[in-house]
Amino acid sequence: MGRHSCCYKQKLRKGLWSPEEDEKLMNHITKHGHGCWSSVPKLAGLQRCGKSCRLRWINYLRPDLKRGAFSQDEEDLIIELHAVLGNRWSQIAAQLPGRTDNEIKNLWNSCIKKKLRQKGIDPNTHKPLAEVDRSKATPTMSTDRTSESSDVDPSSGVALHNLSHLLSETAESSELLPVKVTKPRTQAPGLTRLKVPPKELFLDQLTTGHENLPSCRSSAPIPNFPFQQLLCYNNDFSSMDAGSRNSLWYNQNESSSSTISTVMPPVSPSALSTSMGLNLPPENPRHGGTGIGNAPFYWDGSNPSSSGSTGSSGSNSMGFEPQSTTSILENSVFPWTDIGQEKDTRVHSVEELKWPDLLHGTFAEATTAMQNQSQSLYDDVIKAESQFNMEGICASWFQNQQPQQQLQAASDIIDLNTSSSVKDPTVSWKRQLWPYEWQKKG
DNA sequence: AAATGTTCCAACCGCTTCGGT
DNA sequence: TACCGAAGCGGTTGGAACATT
Repeated sequence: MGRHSCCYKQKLRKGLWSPEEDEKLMNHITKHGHGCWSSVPKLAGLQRCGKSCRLRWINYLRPDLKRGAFSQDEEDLIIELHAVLGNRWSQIAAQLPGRTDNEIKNLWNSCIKKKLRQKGIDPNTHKPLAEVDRSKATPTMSTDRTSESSDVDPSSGVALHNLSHLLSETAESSELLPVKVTKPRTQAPGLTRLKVPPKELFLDQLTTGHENLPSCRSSAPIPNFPFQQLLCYNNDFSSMDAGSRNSLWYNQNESSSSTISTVMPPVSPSALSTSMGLNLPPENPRHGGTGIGNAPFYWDGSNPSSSGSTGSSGSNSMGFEPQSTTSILENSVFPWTDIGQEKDTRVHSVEELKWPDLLHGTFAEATTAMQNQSQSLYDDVIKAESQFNMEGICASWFQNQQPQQQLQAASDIIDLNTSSSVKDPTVSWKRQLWPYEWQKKG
């Protein structure tokens, strides 16, 4: 292999994207979809290779991206997911709606790794550093791809247990393991360079039909992560209030109140990998064997069968019977009943809300109190920046899309066993309410 | 104020996987 | 089943922004 074939062509631009390029790409994809990425640059009038266009779209221009600093909940979730998934950034990103794998990878490498080390935790193995040092002194056979592999240690169950202990301990007595508080930049990244999209662009996209909305495999809604209370970093998990516990979990699908989860019994690592579509061979020393079984797992199958929106059987792919809805609710398993909305309004600062957030909050949830709140918060922004009324268009489109969205969400979950990415190319745009440009350079 | 060091992130590169033929 | 092109993924890097001296 080598360079992508299109990159051999001369006169292809590299490096940072200009606003003009972004606009061209955005306009093109909004109107025509991306189709074959290799043909996008030509059709859009860009001197870029298709691969570059794809990356730009996925990591930057995609309307459903959430920008701004990661919340603590998001960081916690990333750590938990990394403990299970290792450096499978795309799979981790799939559990954090609006975040890209690249973004998460960067966060991990630049920030989270450091924090974990400062807490005495090895970010690669999620074990205490002392323990890792000891094991290095007495090396064992390993089939890790690299010595610096960040993949999960084979004994991740033990590791998680230890990490859980450490984290809960340090949370209470941080002076024992002082954590240097990294100075935040004067403004959150992504905020300093915000540029309001040109009105022409909005108008153009507003008046463009969405029947040809582009697809993006990696941005397709991913089935909700099948674990609820996946890894209990706090030993005393039950002491957490429902809000904080569930705050890590929020629904990707706006219509999720109809989605019923299933609490699953502890399972084996092999079952885990199978169900998650991780393609982890049971003998894989990084994931299989003795590890995860040591940790208490509870499943949130996000089983569409009980949602009423599909006609599938009452048990999930693992053959477990779902708990009753009542018991689940009583156990506060649902993160997205009310908590999600509360969280949204709490977590998002005004500055952090982007067009997609704004539109979701303003138009998509038309009957909620949150809508009123968001509306009042961002009315000024809308009026000042766009100077025209988007509400009707977006609302009507959302109404058109929502039923499909629900069904798709359900079928996506069914597909959980088969793949980490959803193949239906139409899915992603069902979630995308607004073509926009969120240009950081400005 | 300038020089230097550090951090962060967008984008690139190369490999793997997927899907069509 | 093999081949090939496209897409996806994760590691790495260049450089802008920021912090420190």
